[in-house]
Amino acid sequence: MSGVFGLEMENYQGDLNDIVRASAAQQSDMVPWHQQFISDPLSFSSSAASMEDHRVNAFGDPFSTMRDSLLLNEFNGSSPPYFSSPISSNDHCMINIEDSSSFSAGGLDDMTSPCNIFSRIQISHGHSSSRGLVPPPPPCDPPVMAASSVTLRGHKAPVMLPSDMLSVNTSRNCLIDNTTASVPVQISSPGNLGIKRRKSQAKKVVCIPAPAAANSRSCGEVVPSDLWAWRKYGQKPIKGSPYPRGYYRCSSSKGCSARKQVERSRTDPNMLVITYTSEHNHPWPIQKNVLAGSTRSQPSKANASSSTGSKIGSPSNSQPQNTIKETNNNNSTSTSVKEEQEIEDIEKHIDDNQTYIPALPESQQQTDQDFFADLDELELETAPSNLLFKDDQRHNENKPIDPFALFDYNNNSLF
DNA sequence: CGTCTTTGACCGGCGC
DNA sequence: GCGCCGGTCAAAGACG
Repeated sequence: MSGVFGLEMENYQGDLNDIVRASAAQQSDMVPWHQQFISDPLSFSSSAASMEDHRVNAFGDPFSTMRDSLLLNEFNGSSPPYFSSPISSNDHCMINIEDSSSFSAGGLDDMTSPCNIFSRIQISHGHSSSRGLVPPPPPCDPPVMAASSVTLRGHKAPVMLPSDMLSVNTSRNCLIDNTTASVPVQISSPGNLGIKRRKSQAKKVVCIPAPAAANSRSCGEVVPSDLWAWRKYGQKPIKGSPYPRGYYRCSSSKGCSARKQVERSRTDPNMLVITYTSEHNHPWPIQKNVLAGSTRSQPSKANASSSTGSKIGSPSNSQPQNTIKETNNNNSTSTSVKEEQEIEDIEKHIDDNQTYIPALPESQQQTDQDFFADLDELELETAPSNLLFKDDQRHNENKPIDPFALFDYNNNSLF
């Protein structure tokens, strides 16, 4: 199963049932999907994400090697391990979002019928090849990301999606699993995941696939992680679910109230549900392990025992990122400067209502040209209030930088 | 030494 | 009021 969805509830006060209901009835409260999709994306070191692994972990931490991701630095040149899969570059999907404002809330399980959330999303599948569960990619297999351009408010912006994450049963207007071409992705479910009604607080619910493929660690590469550092502070078995829920808080900055919960979908263990609570009260750390006093790196014993893996989002996970960053920044341009330039570049293209296609090395351009050749244009008819790349940063200067806006477009990376 | 994860205990919201 | 359950706390041990 694969698929990624950003699902968000602002001022969310209820359980996932509420999310589903809200998605249908409270679109005005929704935050554009791309915001939450990119605001705190996740990735996983896949070793612990497989079914087998999480079963091995039993009631341990099935998310122990999970990491937040989709972050710029991670894609600096090297092969980002997230979402990597042996999928042909011909495999990609496009998303037509008629109304992104509806792209907001959702649960995760039991989406067996055209869901409310995505019922308005049209996805054209550039190349649909039915395949079984994705086998682990060869070590260091370069990831294939599906690229899409999304027009938001008349502006086009590139949206990169892992090619194995989304596909669509267009006849049903419903996202389906790319690997099981006829099975709808489980997104939301009224009546499960008994998140109890608690204090009023904003939550984001993100449902993402738990990659089954081996990650880059298998070839010795460091698994990149989030800029945010997450520290696990609890784990609880959830009634009705065979999988425990992990509780994490942001350790990137002291006093940051940002938290997230991670659990597997009870109906599809390959799907992970991440619920974000509260906002980070600090800027995106340029140095990801700002606070990290720990010198822990990828646990050596995790290599010996891939099932348990490393700890989630710990600064130790972040530390290797710096290594990656440094490694990939062979040029003299600092990352921050580059990012700013790229942001400007993106904004310029957005202003011009053009699809921004990141510059790629020639060697990769060929591949990517082929890759993009099949892409259908993605148009977002109506737009959310916030514009991808652009508005977020200008309107929320004090808020964490939009990760997408920081993606390194110049380093052999689609992101 | 500092930070991490683990895990049992505790707290508080909610339904009956 | 009571019990259930989710969410958080904090002590203990692990790690580099």
